[in-house]
Amino acid sequence: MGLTKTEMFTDQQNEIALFAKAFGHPARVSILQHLFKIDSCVCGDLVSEIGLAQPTISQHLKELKHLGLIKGNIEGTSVCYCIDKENWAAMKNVMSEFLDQDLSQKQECC
Amino acid sequence: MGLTKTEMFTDQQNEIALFAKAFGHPARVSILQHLFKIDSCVCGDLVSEIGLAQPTISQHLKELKHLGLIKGNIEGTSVCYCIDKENWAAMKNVMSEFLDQDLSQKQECC
DNA sequence: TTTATTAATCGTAATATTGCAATATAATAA
DNA sequence: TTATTATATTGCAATATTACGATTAATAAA
Repeated sequence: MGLTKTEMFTDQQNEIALFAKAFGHPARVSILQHLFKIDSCVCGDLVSEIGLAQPTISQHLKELKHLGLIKGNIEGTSVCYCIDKENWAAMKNVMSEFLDQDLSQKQECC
Repeated sequence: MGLTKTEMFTDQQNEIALFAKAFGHPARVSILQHLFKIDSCVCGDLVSEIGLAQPTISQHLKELKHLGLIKGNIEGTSVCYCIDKENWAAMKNVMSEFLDQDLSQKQECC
């Protein structure tokens, strides 16, 4: 089917999955790392930096923007994309709660 | 195309994406949370707990096992699945390095 | 206005993922 | 041996994702 049955999961579970899905492609990981590294960017830089076609990068950027992890300001003919640090921090809180489950001490069972 | 061009990314970027992809479905998030919660489990419990069909759960478990995040021991006719805590900790290190990029202080650009 | 330049959108092909019915496999019980 | 129980595998349909050429839109420069 390819259709995720979101209604049978909690909002938290769906939110974790949405963020994780965004990081589930190396191009988006690379884009985010690059944005953090130079702390400002235009789409063209990313195209030459990463090696995918311009429409592909644009599509990945759109997804990240839709999730709120990045924001873009138009500067002339180019667009200055950067990390939305506030939303990034909020995302980290959501993901940490999931990733740090192992910190509540329990026995190993098998 | 639907084909990720992994060869143009670093091993680290691909590894982050692989883990993230595993968390990119609420059923797998739910399965992992459940395994942490009861610290032991058989597949049947998960089927009734989550509400997806048995083959679907089995498939999700297979993916998580393949990634090394869980392990399964056969106990009679059932299988005891549980978190592989060592590999979970290793995964967290990989993910944290990515998620904590914002901790290196920089200016907001736009 | 015309001509770059840059990024977004559209359309589409190829591949991946999700979900489940049907079936197979494996271990145990009767 | 023959059920029974529990999980895995197979096969397939439906949907999602990825990638990119072609085009469009918007601004800047000439």
